[in-house]
Amino acid sequence: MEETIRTLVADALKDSFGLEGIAIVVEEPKDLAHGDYATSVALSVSKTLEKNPREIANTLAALLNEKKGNDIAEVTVAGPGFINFTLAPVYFAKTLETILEKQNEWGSNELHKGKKILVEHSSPNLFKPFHIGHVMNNTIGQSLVELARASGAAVTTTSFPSDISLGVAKAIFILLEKGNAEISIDMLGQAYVEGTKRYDEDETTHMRIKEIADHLYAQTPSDEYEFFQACKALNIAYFESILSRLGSDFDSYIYESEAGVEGKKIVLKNTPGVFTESEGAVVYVPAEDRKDINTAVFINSQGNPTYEAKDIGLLSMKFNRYAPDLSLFVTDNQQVPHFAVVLDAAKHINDEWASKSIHIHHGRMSFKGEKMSSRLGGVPVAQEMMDAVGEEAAVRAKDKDIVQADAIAIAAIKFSILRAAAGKDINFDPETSLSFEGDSGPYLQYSTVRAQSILAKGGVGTPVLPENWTTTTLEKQLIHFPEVVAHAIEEWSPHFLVTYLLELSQSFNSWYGNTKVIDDTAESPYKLALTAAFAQTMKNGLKLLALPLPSKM
RNA sequence: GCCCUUGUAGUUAAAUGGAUAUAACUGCGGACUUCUAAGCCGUUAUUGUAGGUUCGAUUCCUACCGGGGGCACCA
Repeated sequence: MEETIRTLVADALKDSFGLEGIAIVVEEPKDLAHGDYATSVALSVSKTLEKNPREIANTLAALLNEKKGNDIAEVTVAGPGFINFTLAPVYFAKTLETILEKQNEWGSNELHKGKKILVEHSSPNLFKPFHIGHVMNNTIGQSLVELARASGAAVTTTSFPSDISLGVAKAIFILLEKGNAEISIDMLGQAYVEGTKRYDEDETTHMRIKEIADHLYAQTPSDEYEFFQACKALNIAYFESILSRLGSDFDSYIYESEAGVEGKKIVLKNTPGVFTESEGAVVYVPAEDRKDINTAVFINSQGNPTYEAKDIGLLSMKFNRYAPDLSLFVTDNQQVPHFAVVLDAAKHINDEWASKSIHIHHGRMSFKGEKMSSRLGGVPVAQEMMDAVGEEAAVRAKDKDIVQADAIAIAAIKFSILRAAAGKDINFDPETSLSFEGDSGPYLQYSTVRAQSILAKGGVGTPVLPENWTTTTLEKQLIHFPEVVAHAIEEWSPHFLVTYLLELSQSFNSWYGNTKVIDDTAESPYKLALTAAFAQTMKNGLKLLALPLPSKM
């Protein structure tokens, strides 16, 4: 419809003023009372035409009213010269039919059809707990994965676990010393802390830990390397259990240990050239005019690849393995300067590494509320937070179903992350941010479940427009779903979808509160179809946000 | 010091350069007793400050003020 209107306006501009090639902005008015679509084109061309915008709008509207067709009820002029389009009831009925036909395909598009998109997110630090920041990253990442899929692309997901460091060697040292037959995640965490302390205590321990680190880096067959592999497997299993609870998974992993080797090779190959030697290290010095990026060390003076070189290796591995047309990666915005340098260096090695990569960064989650932090002992570990929120959800749940309660808890957490525009810090106050009421994940779920419960009772109805039907706000909003999805994909911003689904739910709940859907009137089938279209749209929208949907609440 | 980023109701957030700045939470008040009350209805703004660009600025530009982050061998 947006396109149809654009074409109509373009033709009208040509016919009445002889204007061609004008960028025509067609948008959804903020206030639906103004119509279903609006264009401000009369305002923007008023200068070129040297005419009053209102006059131009009137001329265009007169012409548009002649050519509007059956789907548009009327074209009017308002304010300083906006041209508003009000759609005909029959158009909404047709849209309901489309929704019910397309089902899960409703809303998806072909923006990236035929392309390969690689998404990297959630990259954990193995041997360290998966904390709330990782949940944030995973939530945004998983939604981007769903959005990429809805754009018609072939999507591959990967994660970049940090599996090796001196810290890991410290933990391995402690665990080997204790000689436990069974190891657990908790023990790994404790060993990490204990090893850090012991490392600085005496020289023998110090040397031994360094030796372990060397063996791990070089993959030397040894007790410690074997043990390290076992610990790594345990960590991955832990990571994957959390992922599955969050409703996410990966096609592959690229480990930091692999990327380091690859990155070092590439950096050395491009030194001198892209990189330069300085004080025994290999560094990248950005061009003079790039004041926004700093010089960075890629290989340190001991000859080991730094984080920067590892990311060069990662880029190389991503593009060699998957040849993506678009490579998205998600990190927190603390790393923005780091990736600015890495990508700037990368474009001199292989231009597409930089041109096809999109860095999506999110803010950090800070804790404000007393309740949750004290409950978690000040450590925002993901699993414990999910458990705590899950308990709260279970208290409210009617049938105390654990699985359903967890779905509600996960939605509450994810919603609080996705509702904000990515890139901004989230002041995470469990008392307010993490809500089960009002603008919240559970609100979206509840609205959907409620609609589905009506459908279970009354069937999906038929989208045949009844006599004298007054178009509702709900119908007016439903038709915009595909545009919102497209917008979210273009901007890689799930929050547009969150805002839309909230408004849609509000309309539904408001309508529901004042209407009886299942009744004896001739309108009942249409009202059921409207309910079904709402439920379908919500279901598709929640899928795009990777929010779970319980069967009842 | 340099660079990046951010500033909207008491609070948490929204708003491709467009019309009366949108919601929720909190507080107060209300309706129904009919398909799920995690619901519905009613009740709050000098968009940090000062300029500029524009027919039109929360949005773009400049300066200042306040948060957050980065700036050579951590990730």
